[in-house]
Amino acid sequence: MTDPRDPDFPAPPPPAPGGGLAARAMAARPMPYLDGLNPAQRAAVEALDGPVLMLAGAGTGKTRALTARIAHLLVMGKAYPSQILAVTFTNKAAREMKHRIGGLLGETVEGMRWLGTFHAICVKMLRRHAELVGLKSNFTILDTDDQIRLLKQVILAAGMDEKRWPARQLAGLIDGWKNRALAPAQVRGADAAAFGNRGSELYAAYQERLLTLNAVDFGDLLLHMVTILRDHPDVLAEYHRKLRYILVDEYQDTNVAQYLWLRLLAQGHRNVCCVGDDDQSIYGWRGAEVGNILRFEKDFPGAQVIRLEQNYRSGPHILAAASGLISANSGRLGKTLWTAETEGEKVRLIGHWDGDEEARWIGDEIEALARGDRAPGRVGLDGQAILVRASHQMRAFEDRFLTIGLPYRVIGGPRFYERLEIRDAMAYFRLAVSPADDLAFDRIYNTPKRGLGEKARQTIQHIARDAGVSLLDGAALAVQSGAIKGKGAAALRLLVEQLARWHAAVLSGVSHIEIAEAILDESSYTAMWQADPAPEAAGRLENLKELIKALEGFDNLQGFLEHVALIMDNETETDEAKVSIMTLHAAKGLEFPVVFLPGWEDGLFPSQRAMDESGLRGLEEERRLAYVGITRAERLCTITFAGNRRLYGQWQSALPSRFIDELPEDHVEVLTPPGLYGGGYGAAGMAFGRALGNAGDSTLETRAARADAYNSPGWQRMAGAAAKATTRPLSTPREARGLVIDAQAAAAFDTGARVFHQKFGYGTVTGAEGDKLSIHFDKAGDKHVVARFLVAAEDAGDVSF
DNA sequence: TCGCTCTCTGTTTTT
DNA sequence: CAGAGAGCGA
Repeated sequence: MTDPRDPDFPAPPPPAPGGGLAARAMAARPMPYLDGLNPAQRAAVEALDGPVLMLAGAGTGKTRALTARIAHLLVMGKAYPSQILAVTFTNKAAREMKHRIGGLLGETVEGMRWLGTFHAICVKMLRRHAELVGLKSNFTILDTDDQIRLLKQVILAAGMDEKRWPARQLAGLIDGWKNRALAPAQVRGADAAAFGNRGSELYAAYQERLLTLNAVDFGDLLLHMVTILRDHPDVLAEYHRKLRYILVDEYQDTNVAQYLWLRLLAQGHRNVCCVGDDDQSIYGWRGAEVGNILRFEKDFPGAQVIRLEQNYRSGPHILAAASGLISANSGRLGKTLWTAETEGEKVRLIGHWDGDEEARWIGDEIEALARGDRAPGRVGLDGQAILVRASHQMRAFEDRFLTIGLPYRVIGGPRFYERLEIRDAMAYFRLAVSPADDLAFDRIYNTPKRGLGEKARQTIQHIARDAGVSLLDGAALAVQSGAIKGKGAAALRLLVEQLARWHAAVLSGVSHIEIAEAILDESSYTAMWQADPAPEAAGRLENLKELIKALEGFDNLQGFLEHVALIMDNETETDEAKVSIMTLHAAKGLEFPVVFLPGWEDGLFPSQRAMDESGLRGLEEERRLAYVGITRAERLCTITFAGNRRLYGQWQSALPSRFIDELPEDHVEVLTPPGLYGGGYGAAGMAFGRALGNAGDSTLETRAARADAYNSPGWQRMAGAAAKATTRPLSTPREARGLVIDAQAAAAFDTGARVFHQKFGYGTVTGAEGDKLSIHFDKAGDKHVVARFLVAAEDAGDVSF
């Protein structure tokens, strides 16, 4: 690290502050990036020295200010590119930043080698100091899948039943501890009691295994670096000297480990600029601490706090609706977003009978907007997005859009590098690069099928452990010694030989693309999928081709594997205009002219589970999520809810989200669908009062019902409970009410009665079973329907369906 | 060892 | 309901 030619720190010593170089730089270089900045943005760009907290509301030009600030640092001669540490959470954000700095300066900035995600930067650092935590610098990075497999082994080795003690749960605990920068010995209190009192013991065993494998998981990247910086002042001092300016994006999302890491690095020169928005903190459930941003001023006394409050994205009603909603949260740093825009659409609100109808209506609206038949004017499919709370909500839209032929794209679905075939192929590549990668060997030794089962696996493992060698070497020994016999032995011998050959090829510098192709071909992996008659096999072969194509962007397999371990995004090819469907979480940082926010029902959004597990804190995070959703919209935002939804195969009814009541009325336009609010639908119908426009009279009942929902156990448990309700006393008021309504409703119809159903139309009652009625519908045929969803046919007239 | 059937369990997700 | 994983029979 002291080598002046160190590629990580290529710059000559820093320029004299304020002196000749800076002056010359200023004279010589224009600062076009300052043009058009508003006063707050400009202040944020120019306050280069000392701690700065930039509170940047949604759509206030945060990225612009951040990138301009970096450009300014460079132009002012404050630092060379290599002396700026700029941290983001996602690779996408890092890429965008790099790209935009280049744009501002009119040249590509090559030297910014400390611009990247927390994880990518930590990898780079950790490779330099790996030995300080007992690793070698070529350690491998395990993804979640590897992590789970390893934990399973650890649990098994501890003599625990992996069924009762699922590895996933332990992974969650360990991740949580690592997020909080806790080493096994520091796990205390309730945490220590977790996992049958053996949580920290297993955590320790897992860490042990990781070191033996020369591997780290994602959490370790931060944890190890915090340990190193904390325990080795010389290393820390080096970074203090070299990294003169620190910038952090999305500061509200940092967890404790990231916070400690930053604080250690920043405490030298205190030139740290954190950018964030406490109102957009939506990752508390995975360890983010809003507290980090809330106490910035305490951590860095004398910090300048700069608020970016002018919003350039959304129309005035959208902004006002979002602001009104978020004002229900407590403990905010407080910002007042405003916009120069005066014209714009109100936020639209509409309720639907069920999830299918919601999907149908949104599909129609999207088409209408694409035709130009709606208020803000024509908006193409690319400009429209549906943001859902939970991914299972996507299904209704996909089904609907497939039937009407509306092109859509799901963002954040199964990622390319997480696919089975890609992971298999990657395991082969990993073994070719590092023959001692036991996890990779474990994955592919019998893929494609080589006639090696559990028994062979154990044999290899024992031999390897006894000899103290890798699984691959153990396999070689097993074949030699005849410990594995029969057709499996021949196949295993071949595999061992092949891997040796591929490894030699890697070492001798054969083109990595050739090697990769040879591996997939000679291992018969490709052949395996070619022979597979399953419909998805073709797609998998396509993916493998794409994998090979992706290799072209790299110099060698090592570089590629390194990249993939940290970068799990899939840039989807996009030529055709499509509607985007994604979760609210995935939408953070994006914007669309038109946004649909479906599923605003209590229990779904806000999520019952978030409230059960985290109480008021959980509710507030849900509210921030709602805020993020609304503020994604530029011109039109539509919120919808459904009275009934199918969840795990069962119909559930729900109340409209409490967030709906929190929207300021003046900025909301209620679209009342014909016929839905005739009343008499029980719980769902009652709470639609607000949407009907008769606010006030229903609020008491609505509030009481909400209180039930808030206090009741989790909604999925309730699904089960409702199913068993006939044999068990009713426990929750909500559950009881639903059944009472059903029972009353069922009793209200006699056999032969004419009824009307929102979806199936007119029909005749043919029988009753408990709370359900058998109906012969004139058009839809025979169905079993919960009585509450029916209206007597003669009443249907008033309701104008 | 393979493949079928049964049982269970279902937010949000980046790296 | 639907996907994953375990368990059992061939």
